[in-house]
Amino acid sequence: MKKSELKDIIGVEEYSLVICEKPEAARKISEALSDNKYKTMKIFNANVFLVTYKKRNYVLCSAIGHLYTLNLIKKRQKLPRYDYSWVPISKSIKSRAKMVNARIKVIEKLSENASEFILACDLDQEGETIGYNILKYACKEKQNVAKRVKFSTLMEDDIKRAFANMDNNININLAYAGLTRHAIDFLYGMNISRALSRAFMTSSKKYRTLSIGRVQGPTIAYVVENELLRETHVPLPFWSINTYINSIKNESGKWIKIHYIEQKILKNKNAKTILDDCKGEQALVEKIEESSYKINPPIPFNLSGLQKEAFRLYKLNPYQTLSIAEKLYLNAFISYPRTNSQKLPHNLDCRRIILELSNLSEFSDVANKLLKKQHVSPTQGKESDNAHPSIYPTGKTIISELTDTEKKIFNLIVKRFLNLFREPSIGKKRDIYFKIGKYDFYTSFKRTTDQGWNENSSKKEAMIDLAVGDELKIKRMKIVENFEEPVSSYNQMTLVQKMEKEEIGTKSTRANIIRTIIDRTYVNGNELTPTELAKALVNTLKNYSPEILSAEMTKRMEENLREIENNTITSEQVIEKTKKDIDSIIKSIQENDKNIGRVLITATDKLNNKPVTNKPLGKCTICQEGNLIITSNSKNRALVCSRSMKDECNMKSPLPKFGYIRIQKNGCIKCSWPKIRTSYKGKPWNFCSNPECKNKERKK
DNA sequence: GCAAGGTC
Repeated sequence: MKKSELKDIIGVEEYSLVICEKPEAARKISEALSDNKYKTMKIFNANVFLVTYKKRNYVLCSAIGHLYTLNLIKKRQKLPRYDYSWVPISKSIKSRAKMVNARIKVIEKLSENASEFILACDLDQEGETIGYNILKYACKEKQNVAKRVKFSTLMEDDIKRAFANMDNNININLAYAGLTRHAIDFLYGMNISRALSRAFMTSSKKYRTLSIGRVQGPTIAYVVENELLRETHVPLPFWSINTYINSIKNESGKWIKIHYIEQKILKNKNAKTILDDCKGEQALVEKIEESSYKINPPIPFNLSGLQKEAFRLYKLNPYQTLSIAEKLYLNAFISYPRTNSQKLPHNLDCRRIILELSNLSEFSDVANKLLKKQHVSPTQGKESDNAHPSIYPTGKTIISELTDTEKKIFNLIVKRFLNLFREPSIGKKRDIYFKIGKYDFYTSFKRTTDQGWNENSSKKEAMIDLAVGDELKIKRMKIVENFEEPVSSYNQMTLVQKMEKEEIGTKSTRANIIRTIIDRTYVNGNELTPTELAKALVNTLKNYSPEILSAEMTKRMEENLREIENNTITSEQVIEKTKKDIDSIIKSIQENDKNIGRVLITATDKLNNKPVTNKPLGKCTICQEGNLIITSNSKNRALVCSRSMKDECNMKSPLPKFGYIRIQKNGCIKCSWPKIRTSYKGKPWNFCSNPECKNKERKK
């Protein structure tokens, strides 16, 4: 294409080039600036928009997320490798090549004639980075002259305000922070993943992709740690008192269940005493408290809110929900779904959307009721997001093209949206306190008086009419034995929530990263239990690169990035430090590659077999009767004799936090406590479990 | 090949 041809297509001599992060944003900005009177042009199969706003010409083009990625420069063998550069994504991902190349070519062409450059990507670190790379590579070094428009929703007012008050520069330090984040993840991920794969290869002569990274690491570790808790769970017993009394005085009315104030009684003896003491007694009504309660409507969906609800109601995993939400967004049913925000834009025309939604038969009643209100105002949540508002329906209601599952998600979003404007659910509560002998019991009743938004609010439950001083017959009282349950395995939803809580990954990547670790056979599909490979990997990395298994790495990195953003440290300084860390990790992995390889291969051999069940560690070498078991909490673990629970044996010993534990056949020759065999930094290590034993060489 | 982060 020649310059003159491009000029013909665009039709104006002078223009500012506006660079957006995604096609939808370019269109929305064009609409907002031009009162919908913009011109659409197709260049290399990509949409470009021309608008005239306040007598200036703007040509709007868009990326499709990142157009550039990091790449190793040459094929070389030796690790570590630090020779990276930014290249068009097409070079590393073939399937996206055409689309990305087309976008880059369009921007290159348009930048040749542009008199001004304006960055309009999302208002966050990645947005600034995406824009920086486009300005630097596609626009040929315009990152220092480009201007920046800042808006946090794609509403007309916000966009116009942003164009009236644009910054004279992009936030270059924020872009540097973003570039550094990419570099750190790339260098850590590539080098350590490769080092592990090679260690595997030295022992097996077969290639196997082993991966690890700043987010994968802790995520795998959470699954492994959780499983360790489950495997070493000791189901301690506890007791509760199951009590029913008559519901009316001196008559044979319905039975009601009442609760002893202690839900869990830790000693059977105590439960028995209570039962004995209560024999022959009556339940005396001691106190009645009445109160009313209010349940406010729910808050707007952000992505994780939607994922949680879709999982709860339909067992859709977060990845499925995100995929469906993306499709709904691309077909204009809903707003942008990859958002943290729980707030609707303040100037959203909610009434119009409600009116459109009233066309849906399922929601017409609720919508029509809302439309009768004088004004509608939604609830708002706490979370916010600079780049996007919460998820809401756009008002498009032609749902015949949607599959059943897509309809479910769409309906969930519509229902939530409408509920935001409805009245709270109100009810009454009555708490009744009893004395049986000297023991305290209670029960409570709820009754909804105005269900408001909450159609599922508890149906009218009978409020038992009792008065203080009433005495009621005990109909049944017995002791029930229960056992402490182990923690649950993660599923895809709870693992996403764990990642969210620990602040690793992002709304757009968490569900994907879980898929990656499933693909790598680190964790099993539905109930996310770790495979032997994951356990071996985590144990290995604990020795050689513990930081990559911990969310602390992300925290420290983000502190560094903030410093880059504030210009108190340079990107180069941070990357130099990263390289030093990687140097020593790679060195120690290489020095122990045979050991590491052997451990990983042994683990992969077990992948197709049934996982080894918690086999007994052997008889206690002190009392010769109990079994040795490992107990643990989230911080420590210990070797104990099963009889120590009943104080019949005093074998209790702290264990090293990590590593596979084996017990030697014979006890210590000095003190006869069990001897433990484990490995420390890849080397076998034997020691006596007795903390007091003089014949020991314990390590910290 | 390997990461994590955007987006179609």
